[in-house]
Amino acid sequence: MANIKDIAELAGVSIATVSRTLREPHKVKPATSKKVNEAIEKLSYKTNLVASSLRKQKADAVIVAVPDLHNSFVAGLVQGVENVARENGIKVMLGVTEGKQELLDRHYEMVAGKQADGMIVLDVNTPSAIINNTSGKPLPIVLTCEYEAILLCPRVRFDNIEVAAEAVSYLVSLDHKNVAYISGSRTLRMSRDRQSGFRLGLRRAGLTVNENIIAGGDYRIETGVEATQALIESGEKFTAIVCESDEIALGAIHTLAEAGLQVPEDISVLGMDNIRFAQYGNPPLTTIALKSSQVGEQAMRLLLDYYLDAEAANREIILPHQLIERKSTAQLLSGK
Amino acid sequence: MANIKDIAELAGVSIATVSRTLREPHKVKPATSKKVNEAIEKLSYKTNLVASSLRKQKADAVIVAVPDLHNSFVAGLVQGVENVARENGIKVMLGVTEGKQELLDRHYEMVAGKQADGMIVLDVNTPSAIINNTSGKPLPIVLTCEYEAILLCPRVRFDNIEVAAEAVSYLVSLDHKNVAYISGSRTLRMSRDRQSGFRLGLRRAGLTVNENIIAGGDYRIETGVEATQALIESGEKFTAIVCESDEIALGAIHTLAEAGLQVPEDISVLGMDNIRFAQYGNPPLTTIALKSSQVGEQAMRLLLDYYLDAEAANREIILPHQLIERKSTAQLLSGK
DNA sequence: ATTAAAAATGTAAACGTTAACATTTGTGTG
DNA sequence: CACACAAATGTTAACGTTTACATTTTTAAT
Repeated sequence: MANIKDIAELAGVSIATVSRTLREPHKVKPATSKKVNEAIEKLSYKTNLVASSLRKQKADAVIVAVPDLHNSFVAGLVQGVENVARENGIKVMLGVTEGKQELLDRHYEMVAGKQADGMIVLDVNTPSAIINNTSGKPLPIVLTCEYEAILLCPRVRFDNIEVAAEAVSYLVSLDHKNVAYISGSRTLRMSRDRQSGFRLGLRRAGLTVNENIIAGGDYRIETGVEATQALIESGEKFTAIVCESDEIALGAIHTLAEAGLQVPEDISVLGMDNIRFAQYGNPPLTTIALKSSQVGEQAMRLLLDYYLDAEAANREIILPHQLIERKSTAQLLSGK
Repeated sequence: MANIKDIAELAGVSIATVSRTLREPHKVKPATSKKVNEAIEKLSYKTNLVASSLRKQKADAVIVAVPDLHNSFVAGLVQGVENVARENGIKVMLGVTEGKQELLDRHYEMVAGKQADGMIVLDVNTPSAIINNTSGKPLPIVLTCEYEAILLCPRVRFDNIEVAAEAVSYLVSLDHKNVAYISGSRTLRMSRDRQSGFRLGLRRAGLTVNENIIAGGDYRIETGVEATQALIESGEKFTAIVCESDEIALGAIHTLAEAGLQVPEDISVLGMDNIRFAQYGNPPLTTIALKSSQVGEQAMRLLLDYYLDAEAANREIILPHQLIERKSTAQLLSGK
């Protein structure tokens, strides 16, 4: 593989000139530029980015740490990061954590090891580096969705309390009074906030909370299936279900159908996320749209800000959400 | 940030000993090892991976190039690559191509630039580097799903012809004689092969092909919706639809339901991929399982083989597929 | 033609490792 | 207690860039 020295030799110039031709073309005479480019072409030279990184002390790469890619919310976020990264000539490395602290920390070593300039995290855990950070300066890490207020670092998330409260408020506007809830992973701050929002929404409407119709597990469709099963078996009365994800909601609808319950005639189901499948559900799913790609995009922008001014980037961005009415929710028939 | 020199100084040894303590611990006396590790701990030293890469001429990273991440087949493949990569201490970089040749080639520069040791591709296009490769030696690139027989490079894919032929054969066994087909992107070799398989399956059963009930576009659910609409409007007779992806199938079922057609009573629908949502469809989707994570895993293994013996890795792996019977297909009622 | 300033190019150090090779220290044997 | 040999450690040259600084060439003004 040809290196910069080979090009310099063939073009009859110094390596500095070759480097300049590539990085600061305006500083080199057109005639020289031409010679150099011909040599580059001839030897099909490609800059060794590793050497470049080492010298520049900058990798032009970020790592995005996520528990897995099966979830389309997660995939969307990664895609969002990639979009903005690419626009800015930055490469994206993928770090799968499986929800394990150890793997998350291992991924951070890439930024400690200068292989990446920063990290974007969507995970249950918080990198130890942030927790042990005594420098007083924020690290180049952006936390998404999950957050602890005390943490010194840029973050982007949704207003989870309001998201769930609005879900309830919408169902209440359809006269529902007995609203069940299926949460995602309760270990997540995000999930706890949504539960708070759920209770808040109920109280805002002057309704009491029936703890027996609050179920949950994680965000997968299987959870929707199992939790709904449990809900039905509980014998408690409920006419609507708020689900913390569309996957859960889809699982719920599936199980209700198997139990001979009609959605939305018998039970209204409301999801969150607005995944691509939501609108093609049977029935099409009413949901609160949470664009995960936007989270990724904003997180990446925040990281870009960080390089310009670490302090200025140390802030929280709260993204908008939006209720999308489809066919899985309906006015409660009187008498129910 | 502390470097190896700082550690050497603090521990009172040479930098070589520090490096050895990290890479070849058995070669250093326990007492020395202890001193070094204490120094590392104290200064919270982390190896600069960029410098390490430069010196070793190895990045311990691969890049996986895909059109996007919205598709769960694609996400599964990436996840598969990551699994095997992580087991082997290799990092994964993400390259989104948007189906553009230029972006694909740009991503290849990472391996040309030594920032990645190899590339795994799932895309419409083939990297120019492979096409222009006159070296006679295969490059560290693994092509997945798409393939051209002439190409000199490792590849992993499904037996697409057989996949579609079996889909047809299964429907024929349920007495269907008028089978429609909704393809994905016809620009893909994979899609063309599946179409061939579809025709082959029909001919094997002694049936003729009705070109008027072959539709398609891409692999998204929207295609299923639109193509099914067109199929219905065509007025042609068909009692079953073979879809090139589960997303298409889900879209088809959705549209059939809207048109008042029952699945599977009126029309049988068969998908491909076996995505997570398939079994929770309404009705649960009969499909041919194509595990994309396996494709990713095998592709990564092939790349690992490449480093051991480039020639030996230059082969094609064909992964198994499996028909999964659920509720979206049924015996054709006599008289239809 | 001379000269000052600007433009273009060159020289060489630095980025932080790894590993080949050289040297020192330790161990066991006759 | 030499001696051979093994084990442990040290020295130093890469790896391929970028960039501060030094030097040369060009340009324009007198």
